[in-house]
Amino acid sequence: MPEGHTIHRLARRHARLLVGQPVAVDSPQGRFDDGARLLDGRVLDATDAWGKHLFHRYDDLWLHVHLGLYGKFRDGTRPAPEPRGALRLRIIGTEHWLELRGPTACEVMTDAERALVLARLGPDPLRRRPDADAFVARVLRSRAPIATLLMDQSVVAGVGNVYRAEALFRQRLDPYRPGREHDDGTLRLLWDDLVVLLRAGVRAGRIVTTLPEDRERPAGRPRRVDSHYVYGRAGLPCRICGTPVLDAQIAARRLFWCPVCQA
DNA sequence: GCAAAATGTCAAG
DNA sequence: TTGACCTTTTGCA
Repeated sequence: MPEGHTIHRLARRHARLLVGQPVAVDSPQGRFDDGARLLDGRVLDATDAWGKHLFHRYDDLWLHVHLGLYGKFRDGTRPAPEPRGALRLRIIGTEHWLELRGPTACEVMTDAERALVLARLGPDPLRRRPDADAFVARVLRSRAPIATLLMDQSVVAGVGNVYRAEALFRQRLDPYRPGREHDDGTLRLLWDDLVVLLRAGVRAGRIVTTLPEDRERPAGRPRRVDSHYVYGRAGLPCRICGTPVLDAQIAARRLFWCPVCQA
């Protein structure tokens, strides 16, 4: 499911499967009929990702997709399966097909419109030259709790609820401490860790934030239950100190943290 | 068979 | 801060 690593992975995959090919585009569900008509028959020139936003470039038009909480892509080798369920978008290339369901955004846009989307986004740890300065400056400008700032896409683009909880734990940061009360050096370490974690997520195709020595079964590939320090572990003992992990509702999202390690 | 939850965002108040 | 929205999966009857 979709934090920044998922989107960057999709951008690369879509490029590999479809770039350079004319594609057939439709919307079996009907909710993207107008957009599909604009793209149908064009050649996919390139793909790109910034934070949780995915873009396909078709000559002078962009396809913009935001998966939101539930959106999902599937792909495969032709022939494409019969459409089933609420299928927003289908793209069929020379050899491969894509299916998109449940996105928050699926729209066709111009260069100018795309620029407006990007203007609202902060630095993305997964871009080629990660911009630590921009991140630090934005955090230091705010009174809001660091846990809130990490979910603000204009502060850092691509971090979601899992990476937020895990990065704060790994850096032993109190989620409620206001952004501006942090040291410059502390924030740089946090940013560097986000770069490491998100890149690992792109490579693995899932979020694994635990060090081998902190897993219940250190050897071998981490099991699902071993992948996180605090996310989804409310009430379970902290992997480091044994204190029960706490959770709280913050702006309609669940935050997980260890009250001792992150005091 | 139905309710709840899920790695997200926006607009209204 | 709350509710609305996109869809599927899971868990409980």
